[in-house]
Amino acid sequence: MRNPSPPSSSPSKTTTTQKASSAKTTKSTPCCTKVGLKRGPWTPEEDELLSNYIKKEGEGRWRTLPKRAGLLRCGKSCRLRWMNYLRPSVKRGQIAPDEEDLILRLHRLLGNRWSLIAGRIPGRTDNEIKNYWNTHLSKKLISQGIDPRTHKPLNPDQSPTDLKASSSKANRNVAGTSNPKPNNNPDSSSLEDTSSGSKENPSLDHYQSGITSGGLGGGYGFTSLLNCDDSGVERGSNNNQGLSNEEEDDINCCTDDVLSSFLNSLINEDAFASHQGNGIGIAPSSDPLRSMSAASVFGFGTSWEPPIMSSNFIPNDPKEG
DNA sequence: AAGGTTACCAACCGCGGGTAG
DNA sequence: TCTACCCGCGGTTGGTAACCT
Repeated sequence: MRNPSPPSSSPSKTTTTQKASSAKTTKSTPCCTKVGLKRGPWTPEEDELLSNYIKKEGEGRWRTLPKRAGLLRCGKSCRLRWMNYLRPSVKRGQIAPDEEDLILRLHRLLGNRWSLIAGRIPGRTDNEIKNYWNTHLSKKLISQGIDPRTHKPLNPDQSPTDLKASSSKANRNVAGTSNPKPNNNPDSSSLEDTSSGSKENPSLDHYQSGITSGGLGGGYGFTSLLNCDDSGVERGSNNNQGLSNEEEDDINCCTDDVLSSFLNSLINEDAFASHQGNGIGIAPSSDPLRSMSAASVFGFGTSWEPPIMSSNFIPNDPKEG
C-alpha cells in the first residue's frame, strides 16, 4: 500500500472538474457547482472537522453538513470522504484471500453492483471493492482467460500473451467503461462454464470450482433475479427470455430487502452446508428470513441449488445486527 | 540518475430513485 | 400530479508512488 492515508495538501485535481453539472438542470446539485468550495484531497484538519462533527451530530443532511461543520466542501464530497475513509467501521488494508474470493463470487452474481457487494463484506466500501476489482481481479481473470464482465471464458483463440498485452493500458477500459451496466448477465448458461479454471491462483480455483460444483446451476432465472435492480425492476434486457409473465412477476417482485435476506441465506446456508459436508443442508436459524431457503423466499420451487458463497467466510453484516 | 511507464486508489461527475411539499 | 431536492450509486479521472529502461 503506497499511500494508505492519502490526505494531502496537494492542489485540486484539475479545472475540468469545475465544469457545470449536466444539462439535467433540475437534478443538478447546487452544492457541487457552487464556486469557492474546496476540492481534491482532504487534509487531516478537514478529516478531523468532519469526523468530529459526525460523531457529535450523526450522519445525514449532507447538503447542509459542510456549512454546519465549518467545511468548505460540498456535501457529496463530505459524504464520500466519510463513507469511504473516515467511518470507524471502514477496514483498511489488504483484501484477504477469503474476501477476494467472496468478491469474485458476488460479482459473478451481481455484476458491478458494488454497493451490494460491499454490503456483504464487512468493513469494505463499494469504492474500495470497485477499485480492487478494476485493478486486481479483472486483470487476474483476464490473465486466466476469463471475461471479467461475464465470467465466461474469453475467446479461446486469443493467446494468453494477447490477453496480457491487451490488459495493461487497456485496464482502465476493463475497469469501468466496458461495463456500463451491471453485468446483469452472467446468463444462466454461463454458470455451467467450467473450462477455464485457474491453476495458478487457489482463490480463483476455489471460485471456479464453486461455480462449477455448487453454483447456482439449474435454478431457473436466479441470475435474472439478480439482474433486478434494487427496486425490483430488471435492468438487463435479455436475461429472462423464455420466462413466462408469472415468472417475470416473481422475479420483478424482488426487493433489496429480499435480495439482502437471500444473500444472507446463501451465506448462512453455505456455512451450514459446508459444516454438514453435503453442501445441500439448509441452515436452521432463529431468523425466519434467514431460515427460509431461497426457493421459499422467491417461490422458485425446488429448482434452487446450494449457494456459492465461500464457506470459510461468513460476513457478519453490522446492518443485520 | 533521469525519464518514461504502469499501478493504485481517492475523489469527482452525472444520473436515477425516493420523497416531501 | 408535479417539482425540487437529497441521497446514493456506478463510472471515470488524475495525482503520485513504484517500477522499468
